[in-house]
Amino acid sequence: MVTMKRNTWQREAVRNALTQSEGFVSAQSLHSALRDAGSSIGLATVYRALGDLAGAGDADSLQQDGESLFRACTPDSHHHHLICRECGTTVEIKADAVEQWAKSVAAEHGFTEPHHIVDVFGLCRACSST
Amino acid sequence: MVTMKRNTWQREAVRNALTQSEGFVSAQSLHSALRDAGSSIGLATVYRALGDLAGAGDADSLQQDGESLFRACTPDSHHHHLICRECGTTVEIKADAVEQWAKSVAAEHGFTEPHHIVDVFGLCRACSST
DNA sequence: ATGCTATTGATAACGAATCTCATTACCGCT
DNA sequence: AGCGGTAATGAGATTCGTTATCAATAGCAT
Repeated sequence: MVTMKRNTWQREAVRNALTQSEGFVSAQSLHSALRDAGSSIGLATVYRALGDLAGAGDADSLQQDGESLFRACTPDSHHHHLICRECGTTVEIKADAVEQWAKSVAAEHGFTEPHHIVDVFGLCRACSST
Repeated sequence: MVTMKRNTWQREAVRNALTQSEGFVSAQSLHSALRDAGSSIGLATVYRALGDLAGAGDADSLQQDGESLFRACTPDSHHHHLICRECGTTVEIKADAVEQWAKSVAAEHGFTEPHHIVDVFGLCRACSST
C-alpha cells in the first residue's frame, strides 16, 4: 500500500463547485466562491484538489494570462467554448470535426493519449457594438 | 503622429537571439543567454521586446507551467502546436480547416474579432515507449 | 548640436502557485 | 466504539514569473 487516498468534504466541495461552474474557473475564484458560500476551505487545498482532479482526468485545464483555469470534465459531453474576452459570456460549441482532426494529427506524428485545448475568443454581439 | 517607434540595439538583439534560438524560449532564459553573450540588456526590456514582437505577429507565444514561451515566427504562417506533455517537444501543425471552423463558428454566434487557442497535447513517440 | 520624448534598466511591487509544518480528522483495525 | 498511524488540511511564508516605477539614457526630427 504505497499511497492511500482519503475522502474529505473539501475534495467533494471543490468537485461540486467545479461542476456547477459555467466554463473555466481559476483556482482563486473558485476558492473565493466557496468562501463566499460559507465554506472555510483553504486556498492551498483548492489548488491541491484541482491538481488531483486534473491529474485524474476529471478536470480539464488551460493556462491563460499566467494563471491556470479549470473546468469539470464530463466524459460524455465533450464540447468547447466560445468566450467573449470583454464580458466573459461563454457559449458551448460542439466540434466533432475538430475532435477527429486532433486525434488524427496526433496519431500522424506518433503522439499518443491526445488531449486538446480548443477555445475561441472574440467579442460577443453586445460588446462588439460598443 | 501619436506614437513613434524607435529602433534600438536592444530590440534587434532580442529579435536576433529569438531567431537563433531553437524551439520555444522563455523570456528569462533569453535574457540570461544575452547576458552570457556579453550584452548588458535588462530583463524588463527583454519582456517588452518579446511582448512587442508577439503583438506584431513576429513571434509565437504559448504558456506552459505558468510561464510564457516565445519563438520567432515567420510571417504569414499561422499554425498551431502539438506538444509532448512529458518532454516538451513541439511540432508545428497547420490546420486550415480549423481556422475556417473557428471563424465560422464565431460569426455564427455574432462574435467578432475571433482569436482561437488550439493546441494538442499528448505523449510523443519517445515518451510513449517509456 | 538641441530639444523632445520614447526607451531603457535596476529595483520594487504584484500575483499566482507552491512549500512548511503544526494541527486535524479520515480510515483500517481491534 | 476506541485507538493509532498517517494522509490531508490550512494559515502563513516563500518562490518565481511578470509588470510597474521612475530617474537616466539615447533615438530621431529639426
